[in-house]
Amino acid sequence: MKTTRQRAILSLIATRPVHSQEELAHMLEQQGYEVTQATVSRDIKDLGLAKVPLRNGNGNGTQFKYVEPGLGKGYASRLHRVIAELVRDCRGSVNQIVLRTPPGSAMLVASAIDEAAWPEILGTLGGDDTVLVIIEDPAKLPVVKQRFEDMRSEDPL
Amino acid sequence: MKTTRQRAILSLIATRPVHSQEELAHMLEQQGYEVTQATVSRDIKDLGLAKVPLRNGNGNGTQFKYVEPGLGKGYASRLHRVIAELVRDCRGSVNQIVLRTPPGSAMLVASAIDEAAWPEILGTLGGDDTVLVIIEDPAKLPVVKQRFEDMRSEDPL
DNA sequence: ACGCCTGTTGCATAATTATACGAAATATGT
DNA sequence: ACATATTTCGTATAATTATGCAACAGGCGT
Repeated sequence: MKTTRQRAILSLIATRPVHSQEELAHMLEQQGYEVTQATVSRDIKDLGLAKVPLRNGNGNGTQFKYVEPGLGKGYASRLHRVIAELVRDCRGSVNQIVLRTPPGSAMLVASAIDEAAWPEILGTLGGDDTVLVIIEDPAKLPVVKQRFEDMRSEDPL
Repeated sequence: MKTTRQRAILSLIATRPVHSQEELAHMLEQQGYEVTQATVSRDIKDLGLAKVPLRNGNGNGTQFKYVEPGLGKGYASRLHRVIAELVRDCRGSVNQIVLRTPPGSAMLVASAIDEAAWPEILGTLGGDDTVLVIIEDPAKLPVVKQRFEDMRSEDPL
């Protein structure tokens, strides 16, 4: 069904950077939607998604990603914006990730994470300048941590 | 010069919808900048411009345009962004303005206001979910309050 | 001046994205 | 049910966009 697939697209681009329509088609395939790049192109048009260049920390080889316009700048979600702006450091151990923020903003970051409701995350605790994120399964920690790192480093221009 | 040309690009896309990089190159040519599509592509990357599909009400033949993400609906400054995102309410009396925020983010808002260093503002106090802004002259309060309100009304989320 | 570095650009082409068209599916009316 | 629109989608291809590379330009220290 077109509409459910398009919902899946919105969900995908909100959680990780999607660099091309082919990539998106493959991701959808892994979720059971068999579609071609042509269909993805049409979906993107329907959804009004914007393609924005990424400031990729390293050198050349620019990449892009698709975002929902209307979210300020090119952030894919409110969580993305909050993390890109406020998280200074990100470390993890066993099933815990500790995020450091400027003084006073930890609770804000924690609530943004809660709001996003990632299934791998059991919950968060926000102090003054520290957020503790509890991961359900220690094996999932690297994935979640990587996603945080991505949001931090793949800031739109 | 690259920077002046890029300024011209920003001005062009703000004025009329630009549907392709070739078209943009031609427009620039008419203003005296002789550039190829390749250069335009690089300028667009530098400027972080997003390519968004136009909902062309009528028939098929979709078109696109380039936009400055964040600036159309977006934020002129860090303070703008913070206020748009975090300030839930804004009231004032005599020479004081009270801003209400989500729990835990008041200090963040207060420090953003401090950082902006508006001359009319004597100082701020940030608690948990409340910021107190002290205005120098009660007569200036409506002006400052209006500026907060303006920033608040442009929240894109 | 000379060499060296950094940045900008055009050319040609690779990579990506959009679309015309026909087929299959789905809806709509009779 | 049947015929007729309308929608959706894949294929192939056109259109658009990005980039490797070489050339050139300016800055800077020697």
